Amino acid sequence: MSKCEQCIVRQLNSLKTLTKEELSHLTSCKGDQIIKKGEHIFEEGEHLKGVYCIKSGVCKLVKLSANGKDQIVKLTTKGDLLGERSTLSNEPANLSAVAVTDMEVCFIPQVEILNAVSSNANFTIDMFKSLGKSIRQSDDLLVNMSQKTMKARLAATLLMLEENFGKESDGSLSLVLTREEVAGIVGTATESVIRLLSQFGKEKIIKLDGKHIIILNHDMLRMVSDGLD
Amino acid sequence: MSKCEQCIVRQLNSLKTLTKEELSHLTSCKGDQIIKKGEHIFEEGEHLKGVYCIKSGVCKLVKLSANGKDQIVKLTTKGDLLGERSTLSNEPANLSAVAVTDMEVCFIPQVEILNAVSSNANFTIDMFKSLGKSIRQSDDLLVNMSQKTMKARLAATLLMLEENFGKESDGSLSLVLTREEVAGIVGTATESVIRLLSQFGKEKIIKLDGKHIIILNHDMLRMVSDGLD
DNA sequence: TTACTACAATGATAATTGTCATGTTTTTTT
DNA sequence: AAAAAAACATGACAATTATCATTGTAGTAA
Repeated sequence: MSKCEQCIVRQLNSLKTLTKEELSHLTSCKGDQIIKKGEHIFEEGEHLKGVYCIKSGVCKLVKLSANGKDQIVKLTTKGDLLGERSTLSNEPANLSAVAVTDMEVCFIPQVEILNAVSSNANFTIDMFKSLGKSIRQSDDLLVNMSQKTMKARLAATLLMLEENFGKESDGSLSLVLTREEVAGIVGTATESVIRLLSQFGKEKIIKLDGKHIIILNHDMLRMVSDGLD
Repeated sequence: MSKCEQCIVRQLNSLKTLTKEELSHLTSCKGDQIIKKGEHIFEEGEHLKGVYCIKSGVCKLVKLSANGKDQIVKLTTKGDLLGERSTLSNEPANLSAVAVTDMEVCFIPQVEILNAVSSNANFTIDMFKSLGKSIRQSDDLLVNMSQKTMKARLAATLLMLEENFGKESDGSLSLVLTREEVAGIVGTATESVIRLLSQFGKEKIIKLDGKHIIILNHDMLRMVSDGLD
């Protein structure tokens, strides 16, 4: 069982505000878990008993829409906390969390979070900031999804994937998603994603090598993302 | 200057958790404002100096998208607090707040909110719940906007307007919006809204009387909203 | 009243996107 | 390695939505 005091991941989230004493206590009550690609961490409607701190891997937060398709609302990775909202407001999960790659996570019981809130003002403030960031991101994404064409949304998604998850030495996006998953982010049919990616490929904006995508012309992709093409 | 202790609006938001002492202090430092229809309360990017508690009227929270169109992210009304996120996380406003009708609001300085957070655990918990609700609503809206057709989005919007703002004695939606504003909620062109509303009218799902809209067939509208028509 | 302005409505047309069908390639399983 | 399953790709067509142009209508100011 790894020690929280020595965990660098915590520097990336609100847990960085905890004192040495709080951290050593946390070490004794947290739980480590390995989640395999495709497995659920929790499901929409489930009552969470705490938060999950992601040590490695990528997770998608999805919601089933009325038409039966999965919408990917958010992608989270190393350092992110899952279930903050549910744990702090004591409400059931609104989204399902599914591993996109194999993951290592630490589970932190709700009572520990609530104790930290009541005894550590810095933690509370950081939680406000964290929830605030979620709201801002959701609102921004909402505007993009509402106003942009599918082509612009896809372009924005590709840029986001490179920005948030980086690229390999050959320049290809590190996070490899299926076309169906990309469609789940963009909110369109899988065929439309395939067609638009091919189109970007023909226009030399990206290079397609199987599932690997290399962004060739970032400026052009940004133009497309802003509807200026 | 009205007294917070006697204000029933505060029961509708986190201010309900404040003690008598905190309330009487709040009375002395809050500011009352009248905002005329069309006026801005604050604008995107502005640094807010506190939160606004809506005593009456309706406000739209909008964001200008890359294509130059205004997206209405949220409508708020009596009892809602504006600027919570910015005030708690000390960041600039992400959205502009514009009065849709004449409004009465109370301004509460940031320091009062931060003091309440540090001294009143109930207030903190309620703020977490309030921010949590915002996140949930944004995520739900995102799924709807991403996955639904314009027709379904418009149907959902009409149902939301009746649900959140009620109807007049003749059954028409109490909140009267221009077609352009509705388009700003749905995220489409004004002409598309006009056309779809006419279509709903021909199908006897709604009745159009100038700017007044009466929902005739709620079940059908819900079907349309779920894409089951 | 008249003129002006904002809002609403509709047609015509082009562009976008969804759906269904079909075939290929890649990956996984046996 | 063979078989099965999943993912990718493309064509054809229908449906949806955007855009531009024009006209009508209601409210407001001169």
